[in-house]
Amino acid sequence: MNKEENREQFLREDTQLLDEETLFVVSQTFKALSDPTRIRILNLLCKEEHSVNDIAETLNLSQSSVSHQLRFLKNLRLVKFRREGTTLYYSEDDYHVMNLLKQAIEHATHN
Amino acid sequence: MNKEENREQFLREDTQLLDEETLFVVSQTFKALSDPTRIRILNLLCKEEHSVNDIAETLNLSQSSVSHQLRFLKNLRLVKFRREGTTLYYSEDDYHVMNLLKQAIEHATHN
DNA sequence: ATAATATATGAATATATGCTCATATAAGCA
DNA sequence: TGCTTATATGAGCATATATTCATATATTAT
Repeated sequence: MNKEENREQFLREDTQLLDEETLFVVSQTFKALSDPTRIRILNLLCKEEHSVNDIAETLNLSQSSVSHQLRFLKNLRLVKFRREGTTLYYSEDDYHVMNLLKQAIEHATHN
Repeated sequence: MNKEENREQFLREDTQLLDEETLFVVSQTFKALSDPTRIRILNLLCKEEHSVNDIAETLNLSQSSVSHQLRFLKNLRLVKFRREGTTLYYSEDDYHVMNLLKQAIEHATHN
């Protein structure tokens, strides 16, 4: 760590400012949880695994829309899937983020 | 509650689907936390109150941008303010949401 | 190999979002 | 009242986002 970085590090620790990477990770995480469609999908998957078509039918969404959102969630490693023939069963893959969602839902419904 | 609503309620409880209002509140909450600028502002305010200009200078943002974001956060009742002359001191106003943010930051920095 | 089923993907579009610039408002003070 | 300081606000713009439509890919069965 050079002098410049050292000073930046010092300033951050002193002022409690957030570094770029933390900022990016945190904002991405909450962005994933900020869309009603993704919330509905994650709320389904936090109970049990579901196929893409199953999710689409249950939530009245197009197959394409669900697939796009699942790709988004998969890229953030919030969901994973297992294959069974031509069917892909998706399930949650991040206990911590699911916990944030559950807390928010709990808070929203209990008031 | 009429027959139709009763059936919808039953379906929701049965399938654990989320109602429109919950969906709206939860998504709005996470949307507030999904922008880097708002995260930085809230991260400042969760430690102590700050004036608008103070926030702008500390975070290297324009006064206008900070004011716009504070209005957003104030509308969601995530922050409040007190006046002292021409200066407005903003501070956090939602323990629960701040807690969600702290958890996410904690998780992001400890991995 | 062909058909059927399940899912993924890319382009296009409409809407949402965040920032800047200019200006308005509001309080305190000479 | 005018002047200064602090903050708010509206319009405009550039970018991001979510959905749809059409089509591609992948697996299984015949």
